[in-house]
Amino acid sequence: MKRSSGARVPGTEAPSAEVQLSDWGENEPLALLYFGFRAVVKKPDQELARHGLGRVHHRILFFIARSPGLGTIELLRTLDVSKQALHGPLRRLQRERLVQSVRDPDNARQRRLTLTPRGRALERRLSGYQRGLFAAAFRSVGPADAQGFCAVMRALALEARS
Amino acid sequence: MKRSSGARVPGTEAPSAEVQLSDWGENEPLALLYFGFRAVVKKPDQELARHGLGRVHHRILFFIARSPGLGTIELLRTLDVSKQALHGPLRRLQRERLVQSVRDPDNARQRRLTLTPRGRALERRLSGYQRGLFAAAFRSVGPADAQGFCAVMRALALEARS
DNA sequence: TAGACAGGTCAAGATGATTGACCTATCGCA
DNA sequence: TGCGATAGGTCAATCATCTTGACCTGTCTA
Repeated sequence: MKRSSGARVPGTEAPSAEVQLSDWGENEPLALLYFGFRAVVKKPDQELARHGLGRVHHRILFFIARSPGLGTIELLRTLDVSKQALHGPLRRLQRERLVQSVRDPDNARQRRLTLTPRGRALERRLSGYQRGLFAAAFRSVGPADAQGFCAVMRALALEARS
Repeated sequence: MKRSSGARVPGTEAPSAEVQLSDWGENEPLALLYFGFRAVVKKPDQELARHGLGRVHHRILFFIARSPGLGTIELLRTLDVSKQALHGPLRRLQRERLVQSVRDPDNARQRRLTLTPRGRALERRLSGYQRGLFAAAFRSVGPADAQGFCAVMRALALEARS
């Protein structure tokens, strides 16, 4: 996440250059998705790096926060990662008392993942950056465009399922 | 990019589950961005994996294709990566005759990066998946929503600059 | 009671990013 | 003419992570 000393130009930090955001023709949506996505994950990534964590950790916190009590298998299917790939980050979050895993009393082989107060606070802060960015963007373009954004993203996500 | 044997459920390959795409409240845009982005990079990632390449390689090809003749420094600023992080992937693309680097006759310290015919073909195929996905999504939601999507993404990208 | 299910873990190898240091040319300008 | 900034290229150590693949425990349920 950090720039190298050799890469950073004298100027300041991360100027992100003067990348144009128009006239890409039919490739414009691709470029916009890339730059937009990068903009959204930028602040959380910086914050995570200060804790020595990565984007995966945020995603785990995010989805547990959205559906408290979900199981490990559900989580790894949602994230579309392997059990082994989830194992490390998830164990780490548990060691750092950000995530809690308790047995389901009704189905003892089920593990219910929840956030601890500390985990909730971190997730709130991380996703808060992103919600703030979206809120500002939505304000600046108006509700119709905001609806359009959601419609397109939903269509993209659904289409790839077919 | 591949699923592990231990992770894959008997069913088939990558069911991607039945992740709901609504009722996330104010977090819905975040979830949609995540799922949408993942959907868009999925096919290119699979294709890249067959060549032993990664997403970075596609991005390099993409931006060189959009602005043929751009220099190394411009490229790494556009991608917002360190010189060292760009070095490996870029050198590999050159070794595989997908990218060409020629000296600028007017400014000999400048390198002009261009795609070879093979590089152009690969970039076309990779980005083609994505353009196709967007085209279908735009068709299904209509031009107004498509405009909205672009407006929001542009706003997000611009806002993060401030 | 057998088999499927949820969960957890280990180990090896590959990959890639990161920091940090160094090197060559070349160009612009004082 | 010579110095500093620019553009580019590379090496090396470290660290984190993913991958494949194997193995293990309980717990349900038909």
